[in-house]
Amino acid sequence: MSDQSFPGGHDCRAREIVDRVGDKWSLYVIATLGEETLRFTELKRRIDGISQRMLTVTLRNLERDGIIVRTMYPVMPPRVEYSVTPLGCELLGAVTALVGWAETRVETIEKNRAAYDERAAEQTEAFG
Amino acid sequence: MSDQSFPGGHDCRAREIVDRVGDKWSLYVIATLGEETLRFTELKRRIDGISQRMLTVTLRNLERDGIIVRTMYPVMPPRVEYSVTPLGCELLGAVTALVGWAETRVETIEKNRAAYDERAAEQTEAFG
DNA sequence: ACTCATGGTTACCTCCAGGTGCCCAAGGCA
DNA sequence: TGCCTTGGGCACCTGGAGGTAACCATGAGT
Repeated sequence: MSDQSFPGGHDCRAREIVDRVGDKWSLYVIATLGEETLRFTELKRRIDGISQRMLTVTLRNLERDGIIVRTMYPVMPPRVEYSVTPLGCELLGAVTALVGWAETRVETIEKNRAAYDERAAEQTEAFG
Repeated sequence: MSDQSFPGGHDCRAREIVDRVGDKWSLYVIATLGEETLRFTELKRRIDGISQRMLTVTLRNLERDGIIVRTMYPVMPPRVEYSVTPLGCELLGAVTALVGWAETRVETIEKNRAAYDERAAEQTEAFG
């Protein structure tokens, strides 16, 4: 798998970026930090539903990729700030385009799903 | 969660599209069908490593969303053709932009990861 | 002495995406 | 009679993503 070529001559390593963006919380973290630099607790407060652990894990992964940067001030209590790097800002831009398209089509897709489910139910009813 | 607003006023339902694209095989299926209409077995042959079940599952989901279309010919042995819809073509376009960006940055990200891991190893060595 | 806040870490558990393998219909063909 | 084909369905299993909760150091406030 690791050297599988993407159809059209694309590199499958690019899938890693889609995976990173596609996990449960990265998109929220990137988008939230894209607006302003924030501390850990404030970030947690803004992203409704995220657990402390998942925020830590997500931040670590994004930091490892160089998408966000972590700044620690050696004071007590600890003060840690997170912000997007230029690389992360680029990613945010690319993702925003995808999300923007998705928003314009989300209703179409939901109608498609409903229609599909209805057809499936009819099939089951007729032959089930 | 279902009514969580996306930072910046975005709708979290858009996450569903990212999830669809972010799963393991959808991207390959869309990209492969984006090149030409294909039958089930030929599609399976082109996407290296996919299992029969996962191809079926992925195709069903994409069909349900209206991203691909399934055409069945009632002959024996069965003949079924899959192709992308205009909606799927749009999605492919949006995703291609993201993948394109990812490809130009994949080496940067890998260097970032290596540097991060090295720093982490030094920390462990010094204090572990 | 006790409590609170920050920014975590760790152990533990659950759930499901994804993988494997067997079964199926129906006709052709030897 | 038995085996090949296509396009699946179904049962079962595992690994890992993600959730829960407890613990931690340190200093400041009272």
